[in-house]
Amino acid sequence: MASRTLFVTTALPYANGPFHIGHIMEYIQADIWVRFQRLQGHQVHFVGADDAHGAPIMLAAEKAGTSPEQFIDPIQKGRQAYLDGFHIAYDNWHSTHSAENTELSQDIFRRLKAAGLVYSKPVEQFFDPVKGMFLADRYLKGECPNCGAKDQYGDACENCSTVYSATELKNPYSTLSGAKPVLKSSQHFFFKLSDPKCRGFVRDWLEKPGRLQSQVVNKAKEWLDGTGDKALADWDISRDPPYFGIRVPDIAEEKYLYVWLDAPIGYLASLKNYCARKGLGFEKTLAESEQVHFIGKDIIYFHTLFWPAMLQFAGRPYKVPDHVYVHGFITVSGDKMSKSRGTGIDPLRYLRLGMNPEWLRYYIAAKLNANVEDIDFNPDDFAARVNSDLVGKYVNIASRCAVFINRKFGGKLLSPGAGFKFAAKAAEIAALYEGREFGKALREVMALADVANQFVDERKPWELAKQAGKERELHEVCSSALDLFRVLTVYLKPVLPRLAENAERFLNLPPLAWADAGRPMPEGHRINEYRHLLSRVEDKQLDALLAPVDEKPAEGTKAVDATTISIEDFNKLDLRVARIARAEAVEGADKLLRLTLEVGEQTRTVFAGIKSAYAPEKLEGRFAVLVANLAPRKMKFGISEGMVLAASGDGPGIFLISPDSGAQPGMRVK
RNA sequence: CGCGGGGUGGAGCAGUCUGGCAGCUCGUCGGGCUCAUAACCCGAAGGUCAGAGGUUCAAAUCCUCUCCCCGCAACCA
Repeated sequence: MASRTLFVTTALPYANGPFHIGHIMEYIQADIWVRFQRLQGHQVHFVGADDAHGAPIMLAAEKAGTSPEQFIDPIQKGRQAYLDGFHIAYDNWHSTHSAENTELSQDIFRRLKAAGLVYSKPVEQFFDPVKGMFLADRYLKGECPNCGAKDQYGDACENCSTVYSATELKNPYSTLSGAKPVLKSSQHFFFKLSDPKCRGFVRDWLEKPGRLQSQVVNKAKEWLDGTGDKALADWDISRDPPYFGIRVPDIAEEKYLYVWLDAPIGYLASLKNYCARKGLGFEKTLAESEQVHFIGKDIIYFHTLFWPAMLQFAGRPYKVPDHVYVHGFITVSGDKMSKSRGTGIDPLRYLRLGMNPEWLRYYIAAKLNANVEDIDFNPDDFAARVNSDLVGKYVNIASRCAVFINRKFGGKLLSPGAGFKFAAKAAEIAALYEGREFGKALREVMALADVANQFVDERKPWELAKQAGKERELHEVCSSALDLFRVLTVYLKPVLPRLAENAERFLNLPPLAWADAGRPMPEGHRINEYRHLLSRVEDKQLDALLAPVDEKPAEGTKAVDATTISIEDFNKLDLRVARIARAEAVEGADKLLRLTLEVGEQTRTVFAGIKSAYAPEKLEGRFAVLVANLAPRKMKFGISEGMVLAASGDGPGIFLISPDSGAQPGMRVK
């Protein structure tokens, strides 16, 4: 195969929080593919970057009492620990908030404008007079125009499912300030995706055989061919200040490029930054490379419609993506992982627990295929898979043979004589890796490992070792098996780079490439002492990994996710002294007590999960601390109107917080 | 009928395009081995392939309908 040059990216993570397991899955997928290409002798430029712009980061920074730049800084600094930890070998990690990205984004904007594909028109939108900013739908709530349900978002009603536009909401308010928004007009720039030449191009681009997965083509065409209110509209690519982003060039007025315009350009910015560091020409590198993007299914829209169109009509040196490879999401024990609920697997916790990153690489690879399908992380399956495949099958081959070679033959091998055709599988397995069918590739590899173990079992080296005159046969069997182990190491190397390195050291070989599959170790080759190559997954590690997230950050570890809150955050809590007027067991509830609380003049009903620690009659008359402004929660047994503060630790026991004597019901706690 | 993906032994999956004995790994049960990290090898049990109807000599596979799960549904990073 002729040598290829590839430019490979992964989706840019939004810089408002640390990586979660979903990010890591994508990076592992891309990294395996990249490592495979390199083992083939191809050249790969593999880059990533943080997506730093947009209103959410601006607002999060403001909330944290800091600037957007300062807000994203620790988050970006935290990235390397994840990448190193999981052996994800980017050539470069950059940011959309960079000189390169500003230059490239403004250049592309100018070129699109010159091509007649950018125009401006006034847009009427809700404006928050307190915040002094225009409000995206997600920051608007109000009453449903259809059923009158309160606190509905600006796009659709959760109660009656009516779809409407934000301007139809009754009594709208800004979720940022609570203020009543006013309609205000502003001039926006639009990218003319509806232009026939644009649509025609995108269609051709989509339909090129082998470029995209068929499911992705279907989905994209659905958008492209939409009619009526589903019709593909032009794309609003500018935002008014205040905004954290890149200025719209060549106009006096302060306007910014929409974050989704500059985000994918961050791929190119990262490449440009990398080229500068390496002394490579950016335009030349771009021109000679196949451009491949790995993304999740949530962002197909941007990567298959806007992105290729932008690049095409910006013209040289920009070029359209050769492939956009889409993967599904990862669930944990069947639950969708959620940033907000804090479920899922924290990758750093995984590493802190001393769990081997290659276990996860292997497990994810074993589950991945070329389709846009979700995969599930199942802890039992994880342990079974890793322990059985890697320890029981693959590593075991080396482990059970090395001892004879080292003890009886001074570490020297015979040339393998068993006549296995493991190397003949190289092309088939390579095709599977190339097509991102990692699960199938690994099944093939493990089938070979089974063959190797069966071979050892049949020839019984442990018996040969006891029989005089069988030394040569023993030597040959073990040499053959170790050579099979070597071939398997080549096949597993994209997934298990560190383990492969250790295996190479054991076998006393220079770094193996794919072509080495067919080059057996020569007669007389001396291997090193065998040491454990991989330990087993332990149940207690998985238990610790999946335990509820309540651990305090250990002393000295930096909390990447900025858990510090401001005094304003604290002041949002309305904590009140309350007198427990009545406490009673709840019929049918194992853990709950129904508390009737006196808070000044009013009374509240609160369900508290403290039945295990307190007898109801002992509580009556006691004082407690109530979170008075917690949203009421509908529970199976009624509505709970607040929360009572209590302390608890790792062990059993729940301890109500009580004010010192003298406090009166209704007093504010602060 | 909004769109896309999915439903196959206890778990995770392949097989569906191109119809031809329902397969793999783990788990369970029985046996073997003792070189190897309770690893390895051999064997067995376990599935009306979500449901209904149709086409066919033959259906997990093709067609129609139904049920269930997941995701998407621009102006949301």
